[in-house]
Amino acid sequence: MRKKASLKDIANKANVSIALVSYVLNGKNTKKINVETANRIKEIADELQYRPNQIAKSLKSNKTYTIGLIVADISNFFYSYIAGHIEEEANNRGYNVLFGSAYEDPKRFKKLLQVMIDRQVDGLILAIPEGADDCFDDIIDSGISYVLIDREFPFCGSLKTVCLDNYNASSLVAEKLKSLNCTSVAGIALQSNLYHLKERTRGFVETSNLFFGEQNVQMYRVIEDQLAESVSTIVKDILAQKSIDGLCCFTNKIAMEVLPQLLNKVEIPQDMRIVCFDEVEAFRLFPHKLSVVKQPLYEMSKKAVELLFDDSKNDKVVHYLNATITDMNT
Amino acid sequence: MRKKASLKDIANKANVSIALVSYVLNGKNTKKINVETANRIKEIADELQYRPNQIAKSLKSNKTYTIGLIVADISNFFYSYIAGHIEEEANNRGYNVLFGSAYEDPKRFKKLLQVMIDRQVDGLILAIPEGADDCFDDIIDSGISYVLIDREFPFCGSLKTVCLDNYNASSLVAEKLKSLNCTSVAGIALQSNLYHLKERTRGFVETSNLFFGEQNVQMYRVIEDQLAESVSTIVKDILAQKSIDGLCCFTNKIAMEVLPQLLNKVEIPQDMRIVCFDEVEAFRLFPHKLSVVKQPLYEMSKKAVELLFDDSKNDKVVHYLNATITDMNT
DNA sequence: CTATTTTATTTAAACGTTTAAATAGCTAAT
DNA sequence: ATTAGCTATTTAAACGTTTAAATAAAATAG
Repeated sequence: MRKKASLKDIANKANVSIALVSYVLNGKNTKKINVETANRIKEIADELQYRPNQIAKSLKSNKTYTIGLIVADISNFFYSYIAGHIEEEANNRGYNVLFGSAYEDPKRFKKLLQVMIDRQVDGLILAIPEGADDCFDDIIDSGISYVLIDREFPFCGSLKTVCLDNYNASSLVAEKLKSLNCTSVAGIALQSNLYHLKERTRGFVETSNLFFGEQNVQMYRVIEDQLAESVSTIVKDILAQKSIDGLCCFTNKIAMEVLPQLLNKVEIPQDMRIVCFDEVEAFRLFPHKLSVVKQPLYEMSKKAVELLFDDSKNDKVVHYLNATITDMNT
Repeated sequence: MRKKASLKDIANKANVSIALVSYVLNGKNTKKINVETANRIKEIADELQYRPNQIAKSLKSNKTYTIGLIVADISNFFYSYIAGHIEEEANNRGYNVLFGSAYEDPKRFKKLLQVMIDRQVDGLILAIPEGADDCFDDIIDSGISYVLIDREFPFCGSLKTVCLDNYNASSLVAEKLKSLNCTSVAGIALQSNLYHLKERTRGFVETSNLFFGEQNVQMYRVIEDQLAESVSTIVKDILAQKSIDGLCCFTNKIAMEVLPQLLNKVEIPQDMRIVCFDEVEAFRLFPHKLSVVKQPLYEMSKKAVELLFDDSKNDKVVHYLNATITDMNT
């Protein structure tokens, strides 16, 4: 382990001032600096394997070249995919990612947020869990620019956001089920106050009502921390009804509970058509045809970083992305 | 947005020196400081909502309270789960995680590593992709302590590592297949020079040879960037052989290709028993019984952080964890 | 031959902390 | 009355940069 060389070390060895070394290595004042001196300094810097101290730079410049990313739950494929792409996009711009997963816990989210603010990240990309929407004052107060991802909070003033057009996506689901000749449909969604999830169900219900008639549209809600049990009850209920021939799972977590429970209980796709939100690789193991609502995750990640670096004064943009529905396991 | 208050601001307002403010807010020299002055300073600090500048602190202390985590591929459930837990463990110790995903690209890995070293992370946790094992000089040179996770590199001197006992895990697989009354087994593994993967196949082959006889043990290799095609060929070959009644998929990625291709082609588990490495949620959607090799991911993450903070001079420990095999979809 | 400009380099302050050492104003001991 | 010993606080240097401003030396102009 070698001691890190500083500008001072180089300056000493080259018998010049620290400032001159700084100028040379940063390529500033170049026309004024003696070429030979410059070369000598560069050589010595190489020799000592100089690498600038980023912390000192940050202190001076007030820039950390770090962006903070807090996702709602990294163990969810959705977010791990996004995290990877945001990291990549950020890297491409010379930024690094300080990372946190809130696991849907608003307290944990707020703690993470405070840490990132304290760390003086240059920007924040946030997927905010339910119950943490009182964080905006802190963020705004910090002066750090930020972009919301996946989840929008219109009642907090439609802040810079990149997310799916959930209403529209769900309308597509209803259309899809209609086109598959369903006559009676059901949806299983999370009991949640998150706006984007509400929009999802609203889009489904409103559009389905048009297509199938209100009496042929049912929404079920499950409580997150009793997923398995509530899904079990719901699935039984749905199957008992016989008439339901179209089913939408509104999150991938729900699908992961629902799908196994449908196995061998109903003929898919003959007697029941299934659509699930969030294409996940896992669905490939499901032995029946199903349709998935595919979110453009790469675009979403890319756009989030773009918006973050976009300095236009317009900090109240919601950027909606469109879902596509594709068939799997055909 | 309020300007961040510094010690100086507090000192000015309280008419004391910066040093005194620092002492008070850090609770140092407490017995020597006038209680009233201290209280006044604390009040003013509160009022100005003082938060220490971590960057300045880092510059002084040479500590960033950041650990760098580079995983081989964040979109793999295995690593996203680990990433979450490492982040949590680190947070518990007052550390934050600077995050990177190398996507199995050694160049990208090395770039990320350099960035983290430049950022002066206090520690590194690394899952190193194939072809990047020439990174150790740089790391050692940097003097940053580090822990390898998931993948061991014994030919680089058995550095601090937390990983599965892969040989043993694979022996268990062979045992499992034996106990399920298989008579002829096959394994599908990645064509790779990574030691842990080699150990995996070695354990399987050696133990299977004992149980089933060499002529009843076959290993197939797939090339990572032609996964789908090569798996397709292999699966056809295996099915054509008729005799093979036990199959092991040596990574979850392989399983995700193999399993769909087996659907409806063979009676599972009657005619073919399947064991897959890395329990992933996805397997729940597979409509047949199968066994999975479960890695203790939480323990692994926790242990990695522990080892990182463990200052014992022993930097050549390989900490092996044991796999368990469980049945799914019974 | 002084004055001005140009070239090359240095000085010094600043970013926000920490902390050893110095100091100043007391009180108590000799 | 001097010294020593407290108590409470300040000074100043340091961490490694950046950069405006100062300076010194050399070159050019008048």
